[in-house]
Amino acid sequence: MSLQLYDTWTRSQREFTPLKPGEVGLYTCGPTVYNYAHIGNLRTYLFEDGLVRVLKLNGYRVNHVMNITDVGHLVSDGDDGEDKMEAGSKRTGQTAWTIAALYTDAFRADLKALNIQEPDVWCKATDNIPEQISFIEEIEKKGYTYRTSDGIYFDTSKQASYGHLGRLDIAGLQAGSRVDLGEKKHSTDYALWKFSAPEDHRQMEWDSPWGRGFPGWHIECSAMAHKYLGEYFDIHCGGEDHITVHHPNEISQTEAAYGTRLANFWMHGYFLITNDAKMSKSSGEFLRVQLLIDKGYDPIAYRYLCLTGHYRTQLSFSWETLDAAQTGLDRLRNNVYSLGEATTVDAGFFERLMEKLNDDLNFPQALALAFEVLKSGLAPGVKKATILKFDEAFGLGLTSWVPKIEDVPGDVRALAEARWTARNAKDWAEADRLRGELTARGWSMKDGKEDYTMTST
RNA sequence: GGCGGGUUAGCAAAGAGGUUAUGCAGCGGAUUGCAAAUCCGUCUAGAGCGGUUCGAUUCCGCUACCCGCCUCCA
Repeated sequence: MSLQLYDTWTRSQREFTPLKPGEVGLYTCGPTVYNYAHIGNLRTYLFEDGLVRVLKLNGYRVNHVMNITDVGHLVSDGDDGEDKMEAGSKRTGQTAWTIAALYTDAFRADLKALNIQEPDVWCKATDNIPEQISFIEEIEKKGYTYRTSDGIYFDTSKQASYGHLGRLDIAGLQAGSRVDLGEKKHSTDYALWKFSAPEDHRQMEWDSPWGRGFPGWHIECSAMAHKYLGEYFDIHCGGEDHITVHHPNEISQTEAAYGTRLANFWMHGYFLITNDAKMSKSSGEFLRVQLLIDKGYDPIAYRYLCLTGHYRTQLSFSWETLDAAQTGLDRLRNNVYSLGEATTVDAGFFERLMEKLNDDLNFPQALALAFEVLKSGLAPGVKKATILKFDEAFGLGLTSWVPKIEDVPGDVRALAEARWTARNAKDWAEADRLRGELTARGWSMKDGKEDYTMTST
């Protein structure tokens, strides 16, 4: 079965064919590095990682570009309000540049913890200011811009196709707009370049043909995608929230400058939901990978949890669902580990796996298939090789996983030895008494045939 | 106000017009001195009303409720 992907542009699943044979250009919207990422943010990167893995299993070379937004986005609505980077700087007392570096590192650590493969190209907005300026000049040349007292704006009314990705009803948007237009001509118009307020000295600002200031929120993606992937490439990804604003704006910029809709496929990951509400950094507390670790979870359990839901459906998160995922993952790991030496991949199961994955990345069914493999009558070595092959898509790190060997303190070891001796002498009363002592010290002893294992609880 | 999505068993979550989803939890059994782990088996489903159909949880319509986006946001 050939690879089928859901394209938000056509609102349908269709066959994926790369523009250049054997090669896929992929752009994924990256983080704004003004704070830590929460696990909801990371769900989207997990989805994109799954996509990359499936593309590779289909034999494609993937050129994956991800941006780091380290400037320019605004805290509030309506093209005004405080810059996030500058706000983060005020909050922590460090420079905007330091903040960006700090949270970029934190983001990469999160990716690593979740076994997400890094993109081939990282690009920072602040490293590509000239590219953004010339992109705006190109748009200006084509006559899509106008100037207000605070910046250069894109006139969306000059583009008949504006908003197609989001199926935007422009008239409806105008009527229901919750934001003051200010000097904007239409509610969907957006800033390409913002002027620094003369009295407010910014840490991040640059000279431009229009005046000193900083780029608008959407231009960096158009400019950097153009720089690294060209005028038209294969797939552009992001979160579902980008369907109605950010991505239509990216498209409008590139369409104005180069006459293409930027990417052949537009794919969107759906939100992680907590307590029936969206996670949000701006609503105060949020869940970080580090919190999962602090609570004793393996971050990979979160990856496993995300595999159990389809990327185009919102996923519920609670500690209970994470518990279930952690247990499921632990059993899968132990089960696979105990199969011994991997031999050959079962072709039938692998073919079925690819059918699931190529059906718009159906990881839930792929995971269910893995359990079918384990229950099948295949030889242990074949089962193991097959599951490890599956894991190239899952990314659960099953190949390298080994049971944790716990560091057992000497006195606990002595108790365990004493109990083992008593047990072998069939002195059940003494054995049970010693088990009780071990339990009291937070250790559990599992009897095997030839040996025992210790785990702390 | 506009646009879009959803409602599946205790929890989470898939596919399929008729045949076991799956995982976690529960229950029964095997095994174990007792445990743990493991294995086998198994009960809880598809919001309500109507339509199409030999047959619908699956297609269509209506109602109710929930959610997302329209505002920085994954």
